Amino acid sequence: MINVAIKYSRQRQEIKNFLMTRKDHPTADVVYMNVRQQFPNISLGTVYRNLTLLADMGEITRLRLGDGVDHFDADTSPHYHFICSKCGQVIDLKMNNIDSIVDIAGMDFNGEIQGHITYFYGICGDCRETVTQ
Amino acid sequence: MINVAIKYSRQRQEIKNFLMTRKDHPTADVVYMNVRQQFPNISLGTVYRNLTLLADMGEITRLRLGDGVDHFDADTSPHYHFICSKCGQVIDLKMNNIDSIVDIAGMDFNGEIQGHITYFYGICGDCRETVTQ
DNA sequence: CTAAAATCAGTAATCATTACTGATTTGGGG
DNA sequence: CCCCAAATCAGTAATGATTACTGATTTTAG
Repeated sequence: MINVAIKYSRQRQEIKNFLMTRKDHPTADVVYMNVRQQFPNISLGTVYRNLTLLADMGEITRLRLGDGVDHFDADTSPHYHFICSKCGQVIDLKMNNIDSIVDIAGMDFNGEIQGHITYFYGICGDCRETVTQ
Repeated sequence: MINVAIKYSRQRQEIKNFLMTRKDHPTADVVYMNVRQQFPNISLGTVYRNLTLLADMGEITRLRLGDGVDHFDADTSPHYHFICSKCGQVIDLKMNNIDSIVDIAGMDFNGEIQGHITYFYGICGDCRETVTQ
């Protein structure tokens, strides 16, 4: 029997639990800081390894928003993100899917387009207030 | 007089010239390899510094496609890119702009959306042929 | 032609992430 | 309930892209 056992360690549980409590798409380092409150001896390598594992299993999503650090999201439903150019915070956008652009993109292309990555940037509400005042 | 002189060194000239001859969005390392044929003593740091300078001046575009390396494009006109999940090559897509999605994204958002980044992924024509055979 | 400022080559430092290693934990079978 | 092979861990070293520093060289306005 081919048994690719996945042993769900307490550390991995806690990492996923923590991610599920957050809507701000933390980085590996933020996850590490917080999970350490439950597991003081957890290693940053363990955090990275489990984030990668969870992402590969499809239980979380890895976000690459071009700011040099990976962000992670426990909400795996398809949705879009906004990243503030000033403070760097990542916010969910409430908008419908635009998968149709994949068809548009594929019209004059000889390869196979499987999907698209889209994110938006600008100044978030908090930072705009600060600037105005 | 406030004179923020920009001295256009031969190295910077050559880096931009090289980029203009290429349509495949090279990485800093590829630029380095090639420019070294004209300037054998050029330093990788010089390549990085000038690529960043040129991008800041708007003469080239820096592409962050989530593959862990920055790509550079001398074509600064707005257009979209496809990155092959198999071989990693980056290809220009011939499609119209979809800036209208910025309006859609901003409809239920209290910040200021200034733009969007979109790229497509899948299997390029070359790799698809290889698989089929 | 001169000199201040920009730029360079070379190298060291940074930073996020991944890989390695020997010890510990997990969970299915007995 | 216990055993043990496999998975996972903590700790640490390595990697790889990019940036920062430094003293020498190049550029260009005057």
